[in-house]
Amino acid sequence: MPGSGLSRFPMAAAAPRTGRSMSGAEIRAAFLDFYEQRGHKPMASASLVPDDPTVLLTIAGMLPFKPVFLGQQPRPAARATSAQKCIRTNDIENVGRTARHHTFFEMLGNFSFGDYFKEQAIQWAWELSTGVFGLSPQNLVVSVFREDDEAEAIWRDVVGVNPKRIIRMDEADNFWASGPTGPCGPCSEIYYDFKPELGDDGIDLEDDGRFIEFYNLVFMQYNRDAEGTLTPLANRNIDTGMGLERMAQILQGVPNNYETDLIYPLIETAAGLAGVDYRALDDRGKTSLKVIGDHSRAITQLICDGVTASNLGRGYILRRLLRRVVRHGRLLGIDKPFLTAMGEASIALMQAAYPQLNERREVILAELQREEARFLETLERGEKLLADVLAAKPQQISGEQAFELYDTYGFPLELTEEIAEEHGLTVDLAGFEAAMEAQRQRAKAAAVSIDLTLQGAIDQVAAELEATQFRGYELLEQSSCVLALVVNGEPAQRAVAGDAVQVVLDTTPFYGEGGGQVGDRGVLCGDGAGGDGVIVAIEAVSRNRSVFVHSGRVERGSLAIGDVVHGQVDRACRRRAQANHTATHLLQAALKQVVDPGIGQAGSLVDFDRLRFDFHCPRAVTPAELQQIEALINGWISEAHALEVAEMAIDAAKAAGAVAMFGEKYADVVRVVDVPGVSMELCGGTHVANTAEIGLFKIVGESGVAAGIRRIEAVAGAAVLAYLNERDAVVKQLGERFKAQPGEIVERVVQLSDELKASQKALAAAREELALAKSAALAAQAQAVGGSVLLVARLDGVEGAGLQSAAQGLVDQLGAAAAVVLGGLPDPTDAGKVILVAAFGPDVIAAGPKAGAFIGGIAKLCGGGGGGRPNLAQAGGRDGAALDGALEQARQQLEAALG
RNA sequence: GGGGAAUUAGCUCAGCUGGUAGAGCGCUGCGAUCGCACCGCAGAGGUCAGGGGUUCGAGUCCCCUAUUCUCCA
Repeated sequence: MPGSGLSRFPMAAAAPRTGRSMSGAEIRAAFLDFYEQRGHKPMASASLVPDDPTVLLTIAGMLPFKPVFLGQQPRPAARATSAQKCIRTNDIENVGRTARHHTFFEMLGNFSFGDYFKEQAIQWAWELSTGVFGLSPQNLVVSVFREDDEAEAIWRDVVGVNPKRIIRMDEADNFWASGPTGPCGPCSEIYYDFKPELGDDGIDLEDDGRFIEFYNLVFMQYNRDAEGTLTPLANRNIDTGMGLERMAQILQGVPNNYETDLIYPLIETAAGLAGVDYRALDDRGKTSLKVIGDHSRAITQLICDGVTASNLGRGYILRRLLRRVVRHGRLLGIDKPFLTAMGEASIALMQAAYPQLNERREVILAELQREEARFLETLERGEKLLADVLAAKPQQISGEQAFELYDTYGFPLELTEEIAEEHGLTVDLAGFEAAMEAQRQRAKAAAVSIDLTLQGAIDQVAAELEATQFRGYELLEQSSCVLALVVNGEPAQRAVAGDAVQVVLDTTPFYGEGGGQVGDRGVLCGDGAGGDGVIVAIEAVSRNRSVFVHSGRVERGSLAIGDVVHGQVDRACRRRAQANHTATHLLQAALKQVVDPGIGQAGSLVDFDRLRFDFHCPRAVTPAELQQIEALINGWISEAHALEVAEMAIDAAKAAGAVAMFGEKYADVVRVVDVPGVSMELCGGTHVANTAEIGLFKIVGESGVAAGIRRIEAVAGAAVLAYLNERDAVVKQLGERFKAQPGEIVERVVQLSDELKASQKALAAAREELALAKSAALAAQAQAVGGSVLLVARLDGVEGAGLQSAAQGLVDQLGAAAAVVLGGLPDPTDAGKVILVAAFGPDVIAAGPKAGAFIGGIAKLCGGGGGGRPNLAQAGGRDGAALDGALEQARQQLEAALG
């Protein structure tokens, strides 16, 4: 690229670089080894889709441990270490423009849960940085929180860091909190100094040309309450993060994160596809390649973790990232689909650290291809719309127009600008921003807060209780103790007859809604608080964390905390749910066999009387395939397979081939439901003992839920009978109504509807013919008025359309000076509806009268109104008795106007 | 969760401030040709997504629902 200046050359690295030359994989391994040797349990990276429903994506290395830090979950070990994949999109505009912004990145971390604290964490961080990674102390600077004298003393006195290279920072940079209340504490960061020769005085850590922060140590030592008061925590924690890409940049001596071996191969792939040379490009071109490299990693990993492109939530983030890749590809001159190539390169690059990428290869590539094709369609449509705008030869593209293209049709603003520029036009960017802001305001104004008080009481109660022991796999009735009560949304000590109540027990035979299966129904009974016998009807059972909440109504007696009750699950309901649940497993197995082995579950519902299964599939399942699936499942049912349910370690289960669901968090020990030779899934639901118990399986519907997701609805077991009865009743009714045998109904209905259509058509034709015949006769009644020919007549039994064509026909016949007004009752037996039509020839219009206004005035006399074009107009009214008078009035008016 | 838009013939889409539902492609038949393509003529094919409302009259205006596209959080 001519004239691109300095960017052709690598950034001048002024100071001697220190540190070992290491690959990204070596850095990751060295970090984990270092802490494993120091008693940390190595943890696999959690999914990018977090368990925490309040967070869209895993945005930090500590996120999977957040419930542990907040005391909501037991710690997995006293010390842990992990390399966690993360995605952040808040600074997406900076990706590719700065040296180190990413969407996808890996965070190395070591964690202490109430174990070691500040001194140990600081010493290890230093030892790792200088010893393992070989960084020279001359290249390092540390920061501490303004008030954290303790940390400063450790760095200075224990580690021996030059006091001038210890910088105090404010809350904004060096104080961590997960929210307005809860655990929090000061941080300390380690920075790499690219230019130590500039000396130790006047160090400004904000200068990112000189410094790069690579290690952040969080000392969680306080709890902040609602008033903002800090109290020391009993169990102090350590949470740290080291950016893998940043350390790679430092150790590999490259000017930015994108040129490390963690990303650069993707830049080379994209450059190859575009036929360009990265080093020879200008900044804009380089930025595009960096964006493609960065985003390719992100979208590949997101899809791998089960995200599919959509218009909301994380699916939307995926879509946006993916479309940015396509756009930057086009900027570089790539004019054909290339995402699968980027996907393949990303998988190849990262599969050693994330083997799952290879397992999900087909799914990833298919999603990339689908979504890229969809975007190309969007672009094509947008280009067409923009061409229409440009065809009007505007001065400039208005903000509203650009915004409409963007907001309604998804056409990127940059492309609008680019195409406008080709036509020598600009885009009103301020107007665009204003329109965008207005959109945001609308969204904000419409957002309403949901009343969480009811949920709040249960949350509160559940948070204070131990996990409920679930015995429902073996037992359907059991005695247990009442631990908590919520009555009408308020925590209570006691509930009496008539109360809507939520009950928490220490152990329960009731299945709590989860894994798609509905909660059990049944009753709780016992002596009751008054000793007079209590009965509670249980209508739903849900789970709050691991606490089972039984919702129902007190039918009789009263109930208090501490009472012993006997819980009985409704056996019939449970049996039906079990049949439907096992049938769901068989359905998934059959889909894999008949449609595509790669089919993955996207949600399911197991109710008492039906089941619903959503799965990823780009096309509809054909009727033939549905039949095949049904036959296969009913075959398995009649073969009477005994189910084998076992608990085992998750790794063993996966090794055995059990199907796990993405986005689902599994404990270390999982339940495996095995229909030998047919299906094996990880599942916490309840199942039949033998497939024969299902009895029968019937698909009742197949439909699309969202792009790329199909839904099958089916019934199994006893519910099939209810379904058949309902259908049977319909067939019987139809048979009686049409006097036909069931097998002949379709034929009969087709025949009848054909006949109906034919006779309607014949009737319309006959009417038109009649109208024409009548109107031909009317022509003789025309009278000369001045230079015009006037015809006003009544014509009953003709619809509006026929009347219009009759009037028009008469004008054609009588010449350019003709004025024809026809009025009549379309149905001569109904005086409640009148139609009037006026047709004027060109000479009449020139003389003054316009058909539209004229007939409107006449129609008022019949209690109606109307209008139309000057040459032909139609009107209607409700008063048939006034018709003749109105026609007479029309004649007089026209005579006056034309005479 | 909140906006914007689309839904009309088998397909791609027109249809202006309400007034007789259209085009191109495809389909069928006939003509022309030794035959095919092209061409000419004729024809079939629509509960204007569904439901409610306003109006004398709704594809057109309003509300609800469904599906699809799209933006924001």
